[in-house]
Amino acid sequence: MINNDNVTPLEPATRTLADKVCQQIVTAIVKGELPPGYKISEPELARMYGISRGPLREAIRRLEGLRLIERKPHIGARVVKLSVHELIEIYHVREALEGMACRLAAQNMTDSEITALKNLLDHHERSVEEKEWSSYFQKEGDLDFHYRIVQGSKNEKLLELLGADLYHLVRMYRYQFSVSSSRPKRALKEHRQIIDAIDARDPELAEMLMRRHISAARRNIENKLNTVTHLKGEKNG
Amino acid sequence: MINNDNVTPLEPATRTLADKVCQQIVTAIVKGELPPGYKISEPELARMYGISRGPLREAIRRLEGLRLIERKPHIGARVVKLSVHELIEIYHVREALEGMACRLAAQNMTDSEITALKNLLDHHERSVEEKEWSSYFQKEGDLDFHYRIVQGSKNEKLLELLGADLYHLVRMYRYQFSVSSSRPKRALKEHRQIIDAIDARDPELAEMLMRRHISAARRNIENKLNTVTHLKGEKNG
DNA sequence: TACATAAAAATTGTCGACAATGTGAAGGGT
DNA sequence: ACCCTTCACATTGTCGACAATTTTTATGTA
Repeated sequence: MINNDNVTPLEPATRTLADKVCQQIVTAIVKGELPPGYKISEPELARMYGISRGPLREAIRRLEGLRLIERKPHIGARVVKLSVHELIEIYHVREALEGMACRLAAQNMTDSEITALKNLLDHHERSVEEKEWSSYFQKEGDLDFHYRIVQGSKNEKLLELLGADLYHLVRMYRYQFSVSSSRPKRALKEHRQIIDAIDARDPELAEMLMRRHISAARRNIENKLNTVTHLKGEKNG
Repeated sequence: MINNDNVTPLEPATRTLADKVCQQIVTAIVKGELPPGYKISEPELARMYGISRGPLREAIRRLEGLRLIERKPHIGARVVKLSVHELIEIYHVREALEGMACRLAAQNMTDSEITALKNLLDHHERSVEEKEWSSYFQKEGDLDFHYRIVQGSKNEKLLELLGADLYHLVRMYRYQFSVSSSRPKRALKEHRQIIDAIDARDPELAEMLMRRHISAARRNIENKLNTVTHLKGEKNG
């Protein structure tokens, strides 16, 4: 089906303990099992995953690089705390990077990749009608589309930055806040426009549409935020 | 009363061995003391820096996140090998990220920051005439300008991605290939245009000028590359 | 000589123990 | 009661040793 987990190409068997535990912790953090702000106790985590502190500390250093945890020397590591302000920042970064990815995809994506992506959108459209929507699309399906375009850019650095560094955080936000695109039909329509521009090999248009698509999502969040803060008064976290 | 300005630089005393060695290795890699492709021997490096393998391995995991080394389980870590193709990719990423940074800087940079940046350009201009040029400007001064604009964007994520992940690689390329902007006066003029657009609080123009500035540098490299490969014939590494 | 196999050496991965630092509670002084 | 000092505890940081895996070397055969 759509389950392409080519994100991590290394087989579990050949991987090291630190690598495996690292990925497990990533998943745990993204799904909220390790809640934001949670103090990471090395003895506790080591016991929990059945390893010693050595590999665990290596994993922590890797997680620090992924910006999923923050570490202070001699004090400890905590799961990053989510703020809407940070989410807005990430959307600005995504607008820039995915805009460029879309431009490059219009130049470098193969015809078969474009066809496959169109089929994916057809599948999404059917999912809407069959009400599988909210559980799947909002959490993973949307990122599926974006991820494939980044792949289509054929730019490894873009793929690394977006795939490894940013999408984990985006997924984390969605799981925790249930961010809910809240404009699913509109989003799907915009996705179609984007793939059409790529199909037409029009880099400028493709980039512009992707940037509008992402900045619209950002403004959507900003508006919600403004409404909330207006009602509640300013709340500082 | 306690006015500790622990803004960026953590005191060496309070930092951990892995952190210190990590930064040392970053410098060593950037300056080419650890050459590209160099096989990182844990016992050797540990002896060299006078630490045991534990902290060193943590540092290696961090370096892996910075994409300055590549690691294969049970085989070892090597300093990343530089390819012009990768450099081109990085320039595409920089065009996207720094374009956005410039747009945001036009909105968020303070007047005093703008004044300071203008003074920096004046200093650069004098450096040209005094021939301090090639040693300083090409290596660090140019990045100084770009870094300040990213700071002016007031977007922490942009600062992290560019400052921590990409600029190390860019500096690495400059040290190794002596990339030499090869169009210093032109670059300085473009820098002035950019800061003027920021001063005029014109986000669209600021972004466009920054993107043109970076894509011009990229095309400059691409042309050199094409010339070389034409002369030498295609060489695969 | 060339090649496959197997032992040996070196390197990476993992673990438990010890040292250094931070945290919190108990106790004494004002 | 409040605050400061001191001491014990818990956590993080570091180290050396052992296990697992890879690379090199040595050896025998076609």
